[in-house]
Amino acid sequence: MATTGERGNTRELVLDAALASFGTTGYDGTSLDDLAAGLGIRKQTILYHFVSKRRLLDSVVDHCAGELTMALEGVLVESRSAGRSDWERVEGMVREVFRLALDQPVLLGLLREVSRPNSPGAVRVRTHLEPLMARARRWMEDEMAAGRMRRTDAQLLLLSAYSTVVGVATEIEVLRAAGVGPTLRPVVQRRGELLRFLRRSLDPAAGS
Amino acid sequence: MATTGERGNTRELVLDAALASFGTTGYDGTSLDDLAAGLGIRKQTILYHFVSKRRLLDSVVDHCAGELTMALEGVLVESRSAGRSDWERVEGMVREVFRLALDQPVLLGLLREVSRPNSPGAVRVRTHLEPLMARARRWMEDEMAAGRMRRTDAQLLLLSAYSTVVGVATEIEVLRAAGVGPTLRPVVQRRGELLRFLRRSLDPAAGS
DNA sequence: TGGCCTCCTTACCATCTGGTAGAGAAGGGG
DNA sequence: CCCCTTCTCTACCAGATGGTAAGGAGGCCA
Repeated sequence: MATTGERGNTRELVLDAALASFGTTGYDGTSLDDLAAGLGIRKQTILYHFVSKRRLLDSVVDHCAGELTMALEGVLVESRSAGRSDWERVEGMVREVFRLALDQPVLLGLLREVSRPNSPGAVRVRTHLEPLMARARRWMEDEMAAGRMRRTDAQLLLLSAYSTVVGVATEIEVLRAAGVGPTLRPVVQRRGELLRFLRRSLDPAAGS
Repeated sequence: MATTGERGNTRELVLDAALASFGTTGYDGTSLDDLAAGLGIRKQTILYHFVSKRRLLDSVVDHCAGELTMALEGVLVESRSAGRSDWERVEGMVREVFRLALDQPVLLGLLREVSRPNSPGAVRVRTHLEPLMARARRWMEDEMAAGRMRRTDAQLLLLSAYSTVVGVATEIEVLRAAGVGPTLRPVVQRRGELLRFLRRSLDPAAGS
């Protein structure tokens, strides 16, 4: 099946390297030749697996979106089986997203690159996020109707949370560029603000 | 001095178009040919005025930094002559920055592009920002020593404020990409949070 | 053995990139 | 009048880019 000792992991290696490059250097700033050279392979090997640069970006986005979805799904299942309240479930999701962001900073780079208007990957990432957002929105609206959540504009709330996360992505990089070592503090602070904001908006047991 | 009816404003036109292009498409994604075509001129005209693409970016950064500095200087002078307190002065600066950001969204695009680590313009923007930051820091530390401001880590505070602004830049673009019309609300909210944070940290007359 | 499939390679290409060289047009000043 | 300066143009280039075509190596199955 494979000629060398390594199996079909070339695809994965390319995916990882591409994620890193797209996230740091950007899509336009990434050359397939350099990418291949960094892996000790030829550019055509990349094109064999991913057909075109554009579709490589799509694959990277798909891969990351899959990881994110699976992670969130895990939190959801776990918190459901633990019988947590709506608010605790929301909090768990937010914490998971921030955990992912801190664990794999490259994800933030990609998100930032791809969330730029007119970015080649913008449409792709949207097709992944829209179902997630729609699902979250439906769920929130159901809970609101059932009186387990405060009434509020679910759509706007989700967008606000999303944009906060993307904003944090940029902040982290800026702080890192400014030479601030442990960037943890501002991030935790942001997370706290977001959680307070969400709690105020959603938790029926919260004050104000 | 000039051949056509238009005077020596070609330079300014290029500067504006380049700002827009760098801010939206990014540095790597901007081609001098396209830039020139959009202005109805030839690429070589751009190179005549700015020597190289890299130096064009530098010029754009310089131009924007100049505008920012002047605007802030104006607020400073105005609030000084009005005999405002330290805290009011800080608040005025913050409001001015946000006003600029909302007035000229392209600035945010550039800031975001240029604040990426390894970006060609990163060093340039840093040479502009570092004196500003250093000056603000010295001033704050003086005021703290004089007891007119609460004691806190001035450097960290400034970085936090800066990263917030950059983060907002991204947020605005994300929201716009998501099709949210009046992006004003989240921005005002962010500004409120930043101001509260600063007030808590600096204003001796503030609670907590 | 021989054909097929997977994977990676070399060879090559059209296009676009930023950048150079130099000519031409027009106003200003002597 | 001519020269000099300022500005924009045409012509051109070397290198890099994404992408195509085709071949070779090895495992698999008959």
